[in-house]
Amino acid sequence: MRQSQLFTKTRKEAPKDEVSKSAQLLLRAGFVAKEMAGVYSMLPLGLRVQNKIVGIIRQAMDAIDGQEVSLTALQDPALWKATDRWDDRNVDNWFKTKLKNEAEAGLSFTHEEPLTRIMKQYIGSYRDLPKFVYQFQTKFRNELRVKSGLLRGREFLMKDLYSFTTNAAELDAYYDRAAAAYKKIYDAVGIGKLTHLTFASGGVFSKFSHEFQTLTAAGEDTIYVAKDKSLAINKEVFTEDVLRDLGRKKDDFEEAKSIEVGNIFKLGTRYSEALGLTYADESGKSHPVVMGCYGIGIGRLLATVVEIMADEKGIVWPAAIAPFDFHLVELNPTGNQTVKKTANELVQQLEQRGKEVLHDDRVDLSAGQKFADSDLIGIPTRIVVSEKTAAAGKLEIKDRSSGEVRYETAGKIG
RNA sequence: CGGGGUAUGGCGCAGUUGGUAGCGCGCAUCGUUCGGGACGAUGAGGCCGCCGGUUCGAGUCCGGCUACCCCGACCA
Repeated sequence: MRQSQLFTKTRKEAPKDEVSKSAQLLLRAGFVAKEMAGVYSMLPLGLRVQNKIVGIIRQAMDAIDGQEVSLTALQDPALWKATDRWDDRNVDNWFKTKLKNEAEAGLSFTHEEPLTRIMKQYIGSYRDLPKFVYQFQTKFRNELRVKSGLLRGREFLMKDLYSFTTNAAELDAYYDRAAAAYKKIYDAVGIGKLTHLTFASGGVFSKFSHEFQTLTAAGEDTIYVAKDKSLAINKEVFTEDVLRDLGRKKDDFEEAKSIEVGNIFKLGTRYSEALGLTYADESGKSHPVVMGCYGIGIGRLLATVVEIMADEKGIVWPAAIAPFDFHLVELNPTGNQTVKKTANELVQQLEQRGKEVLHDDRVDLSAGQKFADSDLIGIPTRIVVSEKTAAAGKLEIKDRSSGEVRYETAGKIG
């Protein structure tokens, strides 16, 4: 893509009402636009990153037998009344609205109920189980207070997977598979080393749920991480009882701030019983389906990566989710034809090999501005083509993360 | 929802005892520059968050509202 055609631009200063580092950088670099508090639109660069993250997660969910769907955002109150989750006293973050005929409707904040109702049409026997269903869908949560830019918003894209199994053992086995898949996702997006599987409060069905917590001072959660890194415990359940259960001592842990980038939860039969999702076993006897849910907030994950990887010059994207593979910076104020030709041919050559290139072909900009933009946008590899490189017969390659510079002939790139 | 703060051009900000709204960045045109956010000249761009009040006169004083940010509470 030619940068001269990109409708977004960078800016030197962040809007003053944005304090979060990740949001400031994403706004300055033109990845997102703020619609209102806690609500952000994805612009071309941001959407590219989001799509890469979605791709990584989709692959991981498919690998654990997930089947992708897309459920609706508009929700039927009757369904939620059946599980006692419509009343504001029980769920206080609904966005509720009215249809023209005065009937109520809600904007989905999660999808256990609608999916469970759908599954009732298809699950009747143990032979139909297990099943695993996921989606990427916008969630709406009417938070009392949003904060930290994209880290805690009112509208956000979420991957949520729901497991439908016959019994607790089958759920446990899948739960572990999901946890392993999540681990791979965080590794792939570059925050694996900082992300800890964390014991958190559970429900009636299981004592704990598990969160994936990424260590950073920008986090709003407090967790206790074992000094040997073997496990972590959310502050909300860091009690003597729990420590005894886990066979640990308080001294083994250190307190840390973190961002919750994922949550897996054993639902048990809470929703299947309330909504009548049952299956017949081999003897024909009926049982409620045992469920689990597994969520990842895409925008929050994206912002977390920015928060952690950025340096003083701007964003530093891990290769797997960068908006482009290469940022080709053409320094060509005089319109030198050899330089132009070299740049255009290089783009062609890289794209033919399946690489994505942002070609900064803008004229009338100083080298300094182009470099500053490149650093801010944070594409992993910067290639400079200029009269200088043309004269040397080599291209200048700079790694955004390490700052290392090397010189290569065109054929050796990519 | 409790507490604190902010609101002036696209962005960042100044605006004194109330007296015709200013600076930097960005933008447009021209010229000079040309490898780390260059320089000069000229120019465009404002319901000063909204509503009401005081006053001859309000960006400025008073009242109300809204939005945004921060802290706290909340976050199956």
